[in-house]
Amino acid sequence: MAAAKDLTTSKQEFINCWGDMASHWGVSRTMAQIYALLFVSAEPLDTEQIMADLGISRGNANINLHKLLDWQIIRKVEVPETRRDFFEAEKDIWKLTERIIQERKSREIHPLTDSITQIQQSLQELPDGSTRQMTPEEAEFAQNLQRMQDFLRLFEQVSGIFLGLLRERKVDQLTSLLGLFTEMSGR
Amino acid sequence: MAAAKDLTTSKQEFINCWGDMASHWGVSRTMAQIYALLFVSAEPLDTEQIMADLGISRGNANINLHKLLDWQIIRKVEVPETRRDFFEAEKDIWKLTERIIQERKSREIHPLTDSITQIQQSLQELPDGSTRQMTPEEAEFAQNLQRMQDFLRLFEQVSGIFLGLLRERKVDQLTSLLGLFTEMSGR
DNA sequence: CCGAATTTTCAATTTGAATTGAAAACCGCC
DNA sequence: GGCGGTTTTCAATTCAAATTGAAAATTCGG
Repeated sequence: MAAAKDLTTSKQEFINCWGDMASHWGVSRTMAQIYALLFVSAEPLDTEQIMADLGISRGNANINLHKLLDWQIIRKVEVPETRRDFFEAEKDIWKLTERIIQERKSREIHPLTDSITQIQQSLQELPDGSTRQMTPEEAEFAQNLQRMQDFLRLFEQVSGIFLGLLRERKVDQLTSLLGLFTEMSGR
Repeated sequence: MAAAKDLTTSKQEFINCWGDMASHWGVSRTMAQIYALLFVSAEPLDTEQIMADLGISRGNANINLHKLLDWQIIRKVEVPETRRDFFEAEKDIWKLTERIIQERKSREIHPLTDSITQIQQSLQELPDGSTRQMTPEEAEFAQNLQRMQDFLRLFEQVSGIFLGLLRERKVDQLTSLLGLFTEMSGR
């Protein structure tokens, strides 16, 4: 909230807009703002600087810097002449995308498929391990669960391919393939 | 919170797991739970039923039912013999996906590109409309913004194609194209 | 037009997540 | 070992968003 002394208005706007968007995607505002701040900064910043620019507490800065490190979308950099930690953002948007997809897959998609698998099992097995009879309604539920699993598996496949292309820097190849897609879907 | 009288444990688990996931994606728990409840129900349910099964208040149920209607992932259905509204979920996961992508695009991606466009303009224009000189650092910032716009535009393109395929029920075509992708990326 | 059934609204409250700030731990260096 | 400088921790607090519940509005059959 507290205004940064030396950030231009444009940068401030960017930081805010990034923060707003984050809250719609279940990411804490501060985490997004720190990323945005580092993204718009030409030089790496230390904790003091970040606290001042964003008007946040030390604890808050520390926690969210760690989350961002965890996600591997910012990194620590050594700065001679000082003992402090400095941070810089991953500015390559393709790498950023890769990291975000990767993290969300392992944090949210995988637990989901795991839970569904477990529910599927408990639907068809008794606690002792023998199979049980489902009611027709349960059977329909089981079928819907399976459809969801199939979908998630396909998503896994798509994102795997996509990540592969990103990782190998085949972005231009990707875009040209998209052209192909466009052809084939007749648009 | 309050236990449903007649929901099986599996269904309860599913509803919870859906609710948990939602909170990681910036969607309210209740909204997701109502969707999940309708998804696992063979028959449409009325507000009373939903309140009872989920242990939530009338106001809460009402608001979230409307959000879901807004997203077009549930619908009202007429039930003879009664004046009440009954609701059923969109159970086709492909349509569900289409709706979610569509909604998130217009609610979150478009506002983001709009904001960035505006920031880009304010970077290069003076309030009176004449162009202004950027510092080298601003120029770099402007370049990064442009990269982000390009990315968002590509995302727009990809999701457009994807939605087109989904809408035309060309899911099998989609999966076979994915096979092609896999070939080409050599995995 | 009335009244029962149903839905909608909204000010007040609750809840859970984010944030603070100060104390504790850490870390290299003299 | 002890002393700045720095990071980490965590109980207490704040804050925004979700939720409640009762009152008001709506809708419809008679």
